[in-house]
Amino acid sequence: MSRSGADLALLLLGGFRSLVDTATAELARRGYEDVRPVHDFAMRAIAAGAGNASELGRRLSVSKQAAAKTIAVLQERGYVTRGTDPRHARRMRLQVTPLGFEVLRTGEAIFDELRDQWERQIGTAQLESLETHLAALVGDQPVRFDTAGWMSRDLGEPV
Amino acid sequence: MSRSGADLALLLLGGFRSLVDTATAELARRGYEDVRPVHDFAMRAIAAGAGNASELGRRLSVSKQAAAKTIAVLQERGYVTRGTDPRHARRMRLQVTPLGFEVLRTGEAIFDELRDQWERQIGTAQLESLETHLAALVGDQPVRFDTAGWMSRDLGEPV
DNA sequence: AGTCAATGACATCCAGGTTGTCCAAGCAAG
DNA sequence: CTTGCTTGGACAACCTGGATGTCATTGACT
Repeated sequence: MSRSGADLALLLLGGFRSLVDTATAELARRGYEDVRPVHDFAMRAIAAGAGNASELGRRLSVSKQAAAKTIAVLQERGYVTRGTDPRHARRMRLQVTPLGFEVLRTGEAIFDELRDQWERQIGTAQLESLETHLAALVGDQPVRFDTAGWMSRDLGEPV
Repeated sequence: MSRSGADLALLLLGGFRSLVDTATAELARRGYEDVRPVHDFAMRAIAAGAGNASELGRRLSVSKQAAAKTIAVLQERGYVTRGTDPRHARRMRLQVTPLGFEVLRTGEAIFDELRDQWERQIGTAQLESLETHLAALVGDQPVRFDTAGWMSRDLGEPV
């Protein structure tokens, strides 16, 4: 039975959502209730060197204003701090706090557990080939995170 | 090189976005400029039998109010009509218009072309195994479409 | 000094979504 | 026949992650 192109897209979305939704839920269960995927990705980018709002925006393919908003909530929640760059008075110097790193580590652990689960379901070789082929198809273009809304609310049955 | 669980999620998202973004852009190029993925999916559900707002909401895992909003724009754009059920005065009877079906067909064609392209890139057997395994992993749980925002705006470089 | 580019702040708008409240129909049961 | 439950729909207020547009500051380069 050959699947349509649209089905393929749905499959990819379904896989992504399945991973991310359960990861978010699990993160909440472990005590980080207010972390959304977008926060995780943003922290990751900051930890990887995005030191200011504009740069973060660039890495996430998002406007600097949007990045600034995310930074604001991250800071409010205590996951990042924004000292000032001593050399450039006006520029922030973002840093992930220990608490932030805690979230990052926990998130990674959860994702890895989920991956392991998948691996047990279809086999090591299969999962690896899936990843390899997908990587070949997607290339290394940056993933856009302009995903307003759906990454932000908690799940649960809608009315 | 073994990939982390988070990378896997990113890969899936990347694949989905790659398909959907180019499909949307191509749809616009062919004259349907105001169609967003969410509209396509909603029309698909309506064509498949979702005859009223509540039902549509259920199929998309979205509140009936949200479904009603989508229906409103679909109707305004002329893609669906909402006659009244003769037996249940208050209930809508949604129908996809010929124009709507045109969009659906075009969309399908585009998605299939993209799938073909992928098939040429990694091979028929590879793509099929990718789909099979992914389907096994995702199962047949409905995909949630509560994706406010990111499916809606047109692409283009952010400031 | 004078211009230019870039950071970030502020304010306004948008698109999907969520609640919550309310009304109108049907339907079942007393 | 009335009472009450359930379901579809409308309306309103609000949220979130985005986009724009404008502006002041600042550092760099001429």
